[in-house]
This record gives sequence, C-alpha cells and structure tokens, in this order.
Amino acid sequence: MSPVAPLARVARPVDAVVERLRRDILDGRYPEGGHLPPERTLALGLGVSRLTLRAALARLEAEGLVRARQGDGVRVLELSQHGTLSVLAHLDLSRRPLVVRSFLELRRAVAVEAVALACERASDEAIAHLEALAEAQAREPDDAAYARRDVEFARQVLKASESFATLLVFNALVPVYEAHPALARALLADRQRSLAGYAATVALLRARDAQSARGLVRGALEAVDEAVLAALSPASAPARGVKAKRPKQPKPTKKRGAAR
Amino acid sequence: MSPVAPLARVARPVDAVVERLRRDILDGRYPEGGHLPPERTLALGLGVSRLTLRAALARLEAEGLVRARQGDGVRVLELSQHGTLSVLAHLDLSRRPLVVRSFLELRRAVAVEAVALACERASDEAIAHLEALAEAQAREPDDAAYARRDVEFARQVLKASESFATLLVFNALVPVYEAHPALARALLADRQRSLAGYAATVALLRARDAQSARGLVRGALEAVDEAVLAALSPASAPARGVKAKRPKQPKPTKKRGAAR
DNA sequence: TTGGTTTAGTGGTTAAACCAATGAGCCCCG
DNA sequence: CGGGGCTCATTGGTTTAACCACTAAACCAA
Repeated sequence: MSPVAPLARVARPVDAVVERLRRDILDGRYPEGGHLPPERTLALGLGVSRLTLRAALARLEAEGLVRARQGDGVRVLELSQHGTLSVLAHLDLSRRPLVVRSFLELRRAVAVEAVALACERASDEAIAHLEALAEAQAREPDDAAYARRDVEFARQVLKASESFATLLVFNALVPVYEAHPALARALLADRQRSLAGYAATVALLRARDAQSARGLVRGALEAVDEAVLAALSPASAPARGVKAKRPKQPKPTKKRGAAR
Repeated sequence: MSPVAPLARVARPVDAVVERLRRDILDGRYPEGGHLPPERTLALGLGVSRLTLRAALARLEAEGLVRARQGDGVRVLELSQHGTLSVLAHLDLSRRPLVVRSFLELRRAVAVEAVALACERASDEAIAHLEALAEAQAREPDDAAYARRDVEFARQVLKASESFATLLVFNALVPVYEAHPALARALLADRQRSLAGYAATVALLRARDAQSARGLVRGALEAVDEAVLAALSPASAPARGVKAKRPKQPKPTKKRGAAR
C-alpha cells in the first residue's frame, strides 16, 4: 500500500520510563511482593520529574504490574495473580520458550472457539468477505501487507463469531507479534500452508458444522504451532515440552485463521 | 475467614475520574474516533486539576480506550480494535446479554484448554492439592469463602496447565464477576453441580486423557452457561441467541473448574 | 493549484509546595 | 511486664502556574 515506512510513534519520556520500569520488574530486579523505591528517589534516579514518573506508574498499575498505596509505597504485584495479557508483548520471548508455547496455546484455543462460533453465526455476506480477503492474500507479494491482511482476516472471523470477549483477547494478542518479528515471521513463513488455512476456514464456515470444525482447526493449528516452535528454538530438539500430536485429519485442513 | 468487610479501596479523586470517563466513553457519550474535550476544559468540568485528569487518562490509555497525541488531542479508540479484556469488568452487563454470553464463551474456551493441558502436565502433587481444595469446598458454609476458593481452584488448574498466557486471561476474567455479583451468584448458585464439577475435574486430570477431557469439559460448561444465561435474563425466553446444545456425555461430567 | 509559513490550540513536562494515609515505634497506663 | 493508644516520619496524592513541543489548519506567495 504505502511504499514508505509506517512512521513509528515518537518516544516520549514517559514511554521510556514505562519501558525501563517494566523491564526491570519483569526481569526480577524488583522482586514480587517487594517495594519499588519511593517516587521521589526513583524520579531522581531516572532523571525525570516526579509527575512524569507518576504517569508511568499509572500505566504500569493499569497493566497489573504494581500497586501504589498512600503511606505505604509502590509494591510489585505477583504476575501470576494480577498480570494482564498486555505484559506478553513486553517479555523477552527469545529467552522464554515456554511463554511462547503458552502464547500459541492461547491463540489456538481462541481460534478454535472463534471458528466454531462463526460456523453457527456468520452471515453469508461475512463469509463471502472472508473469501475475498483470502483471495487477495494469494496475490499479495509484500510480506508486511500479507501480515496485515492476515490479522484482518482473523479479526473478521472473530467479528463473525459475535463473541466480544474473545475479540478483546485477540486485541491483546496482536501486539505480541508486532513486538516479536521473529515470531510473526515464523507464523507466516509457510505461505502455502497459510493460504490453505484461509481456504479451509472459509470451507468450514460454509459447512456450518461447529463440532467438527473444532477438531479440524485444533489439529491444523497444532501442526502449525509445532513448526513455529521448532523454527524458533535455536538448534536444539523440536522445542521442548511439546508432546508432538499430529492428528492427521482426513481432510487436509491446514487451518490457521482466527487467532493470528 | 474475616467476619468484617474486605476493606474496599478508598475512593481517590483519580479513581472517580477514571470511572466517570470510562462510563461516558463506553456509553457512547463520546463517539469512537472522535475527540474528548481538551484536557484543560475536561479538568475544569470535572472539578479536578489537569494533572489528576491526566493520571486518569493515562489509565484509560492503558486500557485501550483512548489515545492522546500531542498537538492533536485525546481520541476515543475503536473498542473492537484496541479494547482490552479489562473493559469487560466495567460494562453494564445487565444491559448487554450478548456480552455476558461472550464472556461465558471465552471462559469456556479457556477452561477447556486449561483442563486439557493440565491433563498432560499436572503433577500428582498438584492434583492431590486440587482434590483437597475440592473437599474443603464441600464443607464450606460461607458463600463468600466458597466463591474465593472456587477462584483458587480454577487458578490452580491453570497453574497445573503451565500455560502462562492462559493464566493471564484468567486474571482478567476474575474482576468481571467481582464487579458483577449477580453473575457470580448465578455461576455458583447450584452448589451441588459445582461440587460435582470439582470432582469431575480431578478425575479427568487423573485419567490423563486430554482429548476426551476437552469434550467432557465443554459439554458440562455449556450446560452450566445455559443455566446461567437463563437465570440472568429477567423473565423472557432462555437467553436469546444461545442455540441450546447439550451433548449429554455418557459420563455425568458437570465440570466447571477452570475459568471461573 | 501548489508549496511553504504562520499561528492558535493541544498534549507533555516541570517546579515547589501542601494534603492525607500508613505503619512502626514510642510512651503511658494498667 | 504487657497491652493499647498515640505520635510522627515516610510515602503516595493533589494542586498551582508556567513553559515546552507538536499538530493541524488557515493563510499567503509563487
């Protein structure tokens, strides 16, 4: 579409502070349950005003990373209890293969549900629109544009499923591979498989059979995810912990539509 | 546990502002894509300082509701594109039955995946711990304590599944029925079914059969969710839009463990 | 019409100061 | 000696007023 760069957002001081603190917290520099230094101290150390620091803390609080209490201080919350999906995009995934695996598992669960629900609820117009999107993908040479339309395809499936909460989860998944190009590349590396996935998805929606769609989508995505994990692990075994399950459905599904 | 109130968080001005703005936005008082009034004007109108208003806007920005751009203004983002799961807890669910339905669908998808993964990964100790939790529930007279331990049970299943991303989704689901007592009550209304669900979950984990667990958990939860939707809809038909699908598995599953 | 320049309006940041809640330690009283 | 209430240093919460930086639109000139 546009030959020029998409123009990244300018870095404001508050953004830098947010990222710095978030990294320090996620890296365990401030242990869970412990206190951050007092605002005045922290602001001085970071070279920003206390108010800018407070703006950053407000964002981190919304992400479920910290909690400020007047008179006490700023505590680091337990990620496993208060963390939100948004932290996924800020973890160093290259060092955490198990988190990548869990990301793919969540994506898979969302995709399976979305396609199944869409089988029951998608309008014929919506299905036709999806088919048009898929055909446009087949003629798309540019990788970035392909990736963008892949997200769009998934989002349309989600909308067709009429499941608002599931769509919100998807919104949180998108920034994850925007922040991790290697992951995004691995997911779309096999373009032939990707295209087959679009077609299979459209076919499943036309069939209107939610029950069998679940199994087919799951099977296809498990194969994709296994390949992705293998591609991402440096040179070791095919990604530890994945129990290698490849159903080999009768139909050559290759579905991967919904939770991209 | 504690006979006294759980000690609600004191209402700070910034919290009031956040809630007010969030409600105004979600109610459509500020249309998506449009601008909020300038900060100075808004602050004046709300009776707080501009800085307090800014702290509130920072939180709303983290929730994906608005986006501030220097020189331009504060724009209301499209919920379907940038909204996060946290908004679910702040919608007036009593007026949006379809959102409740989608919440249950997401919860179901998460629960199915969590139990299935836990089947493959849960340690024997973790399963024993879950069983102990379930037995404690059977002897729990207090509703609030019961609800609390129900969340704990689900969280332990999630942890046993070793799927970090899925756990993060769960963290976002908990505040939803904390904010909607009617929903929480409906979910735990049938205590006998709830207790049977715990037992069935433990049995499934012991069986170590992920594949069949998916079907059983899904079937049981679909029955639960249908009952919940019926209980929540005032007096009309059994909740519009739900296609009434009750697989009737051979085993009397009644599972409802994971995504409560 | 096109291109650059100006300008008004917007969010972004800072400073210093005061308010308010917390929790630990102290002191007094029993 | 023990318990209970109080004090106070510490910490986050809020305000004021001012200035900086960016954006978009209006304006003007080629």
